[in-house]
Amino acid sequence: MTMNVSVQLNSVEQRAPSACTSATGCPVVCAQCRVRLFAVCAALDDEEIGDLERIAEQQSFQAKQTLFMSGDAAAAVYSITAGTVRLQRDLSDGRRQVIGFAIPGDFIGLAMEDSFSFSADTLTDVSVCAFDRARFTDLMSKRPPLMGRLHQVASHELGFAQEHMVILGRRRAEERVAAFLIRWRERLEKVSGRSATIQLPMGRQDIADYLGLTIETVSRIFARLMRERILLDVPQGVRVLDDQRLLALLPD
Amino acid sequence: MTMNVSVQLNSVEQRAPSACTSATGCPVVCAQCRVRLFAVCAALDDEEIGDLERIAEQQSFQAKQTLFMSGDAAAAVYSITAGTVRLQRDLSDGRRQVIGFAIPGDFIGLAMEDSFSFSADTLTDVSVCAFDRARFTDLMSKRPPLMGRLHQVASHELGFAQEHMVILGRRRAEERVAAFLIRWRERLEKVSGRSATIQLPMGRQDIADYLGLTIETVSRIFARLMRERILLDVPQGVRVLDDQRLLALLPD
DNA sequence: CGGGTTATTGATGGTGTTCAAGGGGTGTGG
DNA sequence: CCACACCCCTTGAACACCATCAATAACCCG
Repeated sequence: MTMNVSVQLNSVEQRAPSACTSATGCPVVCAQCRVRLFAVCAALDDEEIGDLERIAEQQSFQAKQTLFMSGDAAAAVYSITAGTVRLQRDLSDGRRQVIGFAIPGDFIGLAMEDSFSFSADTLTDVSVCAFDRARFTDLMSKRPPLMGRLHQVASHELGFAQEHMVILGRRRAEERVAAFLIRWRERLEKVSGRSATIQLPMGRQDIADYLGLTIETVSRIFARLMRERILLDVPQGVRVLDDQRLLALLPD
Repeated sequence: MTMNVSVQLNSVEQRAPSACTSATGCPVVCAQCRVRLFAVCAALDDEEIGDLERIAEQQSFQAKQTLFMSGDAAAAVYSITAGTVRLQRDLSDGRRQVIGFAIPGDFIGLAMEDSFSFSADTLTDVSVCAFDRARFTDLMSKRPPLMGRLHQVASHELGFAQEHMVILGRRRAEERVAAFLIRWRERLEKVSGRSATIQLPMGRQDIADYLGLTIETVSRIFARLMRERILLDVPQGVRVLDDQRLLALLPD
């Protein structure tokens, strides 16, 4: 793991002479944000963006850090600008369900009461826009378009969650892995554009806990897909060799 | 099945002399609606309710009818005022995932694009407030509190969906059934108040498809819970004999 | 090179599925 | 009123998929 506190891929270029070099707490310049066009801030006018900018705080995290734990008071909500965050719920006996992986453009804190019902950990170095929750809620009520946009995002997430229920409830192991790869690739495309190789910042265990399987089952299925020349093992991910057969694994 | 087109438990008492006796298309009087206090209309002021009322249309359905099918153009959204609706996604090979059961106060059409991604069928006789989607969307943008309320509902649904992911992904069969009973009871309480007996308008197959199990497994687990005097079989549902042991089945 | 973590692969086993048969309720028609 | 069909549910037996257990391999930094 690299040890420099790199503010990689951030939405902020230090314009003010008072450069902020700490890992957290930098001011935000939305105009230059790379997720501006598809994050929660999309489709907001300059005035609204200005309001958001004023309560936003740029924060950076290294890989394998914790944004918050289940049960923590929900003091802030987050818009991811770089990296991947794993959201999970833990049962008391050690079982774990990964609720999702948040990537640039994603918003964390939609389904939140006063405290978080899941934990969030970084899989890679991560940059976020953090918003004080009280102020964000306040702004939402004053700025209907922001509310509207957030509702859009929440509705989309709900649909995504429902599709995942089908995967968890009614699909076999191989279908789950195929569905994961296809859906993950679709999401990456929105951030980085189409690519034959699928970056996988999460480990096998994370995929297993996301799909309701064991790490061994996931590993075996990856191995089979590679043996059958559907996938090719590449560093930090997989390359899709045969799109047709990958999609064919997933009846709908 | 009773054959009279009964407008049972509706939010509308016919005040106007022009009584509407058809099964669908009656005007709406929200002031007398029994779900007024917890449905999407909750926490709206009289003016907003008036707006809603104007675009609402009371509709009634008998049991085992279809509100809409997956793929249908999403012409309307619905607020349930009586009865139970089953939401499901069907795979091409016959597998089925029940996404949820909608009861009075619930809103259908949150996670919707231009077409529905799931089907909705009535399990009992059902009454709904139907809203033309275009008009509803329009009203939402004009009435921020309505938008806010809808976002509240969507957020809550998202949290509920995430919890269901844990159930589907990481819980054993008995835990799933226990979780279903506990969560279903909680929801019924908000409508009808606390009761030792849990009404179950859905069949075993529906529960199985909701929990990602087979009907046989669900049946066996119900049988076991009754043999162990945790549940008692009653018509149209179950009675909880031992709350403690039911809750103890569900580690968290 | 060495220690720890993560992934792979094989052997065995269990939970839940599948297949099969029968029970119980309800509505219908003789 | 009973016979019958139909649907849903229940129960038993065999099986399959995936989990578990175990050992080894690959990897990554130290």
